[in-house]
Amino acid sequence: MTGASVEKAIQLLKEKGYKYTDKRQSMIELFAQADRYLTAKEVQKYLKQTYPSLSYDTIYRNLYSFVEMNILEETELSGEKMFRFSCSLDGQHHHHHFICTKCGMTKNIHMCPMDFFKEQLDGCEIQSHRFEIFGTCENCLKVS
Amino acid sequence: MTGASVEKAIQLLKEKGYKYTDKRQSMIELFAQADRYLTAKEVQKYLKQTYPSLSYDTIYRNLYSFVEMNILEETELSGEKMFRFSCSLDGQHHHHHFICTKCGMTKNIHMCPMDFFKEQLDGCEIQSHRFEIFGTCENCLKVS
DNA sequence: TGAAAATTCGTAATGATTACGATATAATCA
DNA sequence: TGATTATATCGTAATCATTACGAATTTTCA
Repeated sequence: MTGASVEKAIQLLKEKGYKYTDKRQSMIELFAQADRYLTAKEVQKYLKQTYPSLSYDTIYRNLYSFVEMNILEETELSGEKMFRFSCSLDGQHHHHHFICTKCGMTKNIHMCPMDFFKEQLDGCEIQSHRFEIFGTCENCLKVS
Repeated sequence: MTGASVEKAIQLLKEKGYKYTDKRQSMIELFAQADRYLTAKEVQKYLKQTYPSLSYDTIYRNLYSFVEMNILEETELSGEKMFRFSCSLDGQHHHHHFICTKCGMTKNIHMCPMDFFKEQLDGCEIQSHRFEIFGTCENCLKVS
């Protein structure tokens, strides 16, 4: 994830009138560096080193704010919400992910299935779609 | 959902050595009749009329057993697990769903995006995929 | 610097899911 | 049918992610 993406995220934050706090800065940097899906728990684990008293209230509030302003994208895996740096900040166009269930690493899928069958859903109002492939990535396959 | 599907589910149950209890029967019938995604809570709401003391332990244990033996399929929506009668019991081939976020109704999507890009994931071991479209169905659009 | 608004902390509440010992039930077979 | 055994269920408590909220703190900007 490029430094430019971090800049763009911070810019978004300020544009929308959010305050630029040290916790938010650290969270953005963490996600930019990790470049994979993280749980709220992982976020707090990483950041409690710097901020021993970091509250879950702060973490969740900021995670959801970030999703709102398109800095993060969200998914759900076995009952847990997970977040990753939004690919769109990196200038990438809409796409989907292969997600490694061991380490959270993602690969881009260069195709959106929605293009193929909107006509199958006449009469319904489409709100969103979810397309994800789960498995084990090369690295984790080597290790196990 | 056809009566034949219920028969097939019961057959599966017995084949795999599970006991055929009145709670399991009721759960299977409920899902066959509902023909849409239900939460554990909805299951207990419907069945507590017949079994006032039905335990969540029983509900979850059976839901997961049913998924295991392919009687139900599972998804997750805003932090809640949801289950529906497996389409494969109805003799349908692999497909995906449009899911109404208001009532849980589903429509089949006649196309599996997995066919298109397995080659994009050389080196990874694919375990599963999730492809779902969320929105509001015709009926719920009328009501709102 | 000072005031206003937003943010964070500390902690408790919520709600879905899981766990477990005691009891009940279904399946099997003599 | 009755006894036996493994499985299922009940009742209830524990767990865990997420949410909530009043008090204290921090950022922003004039």
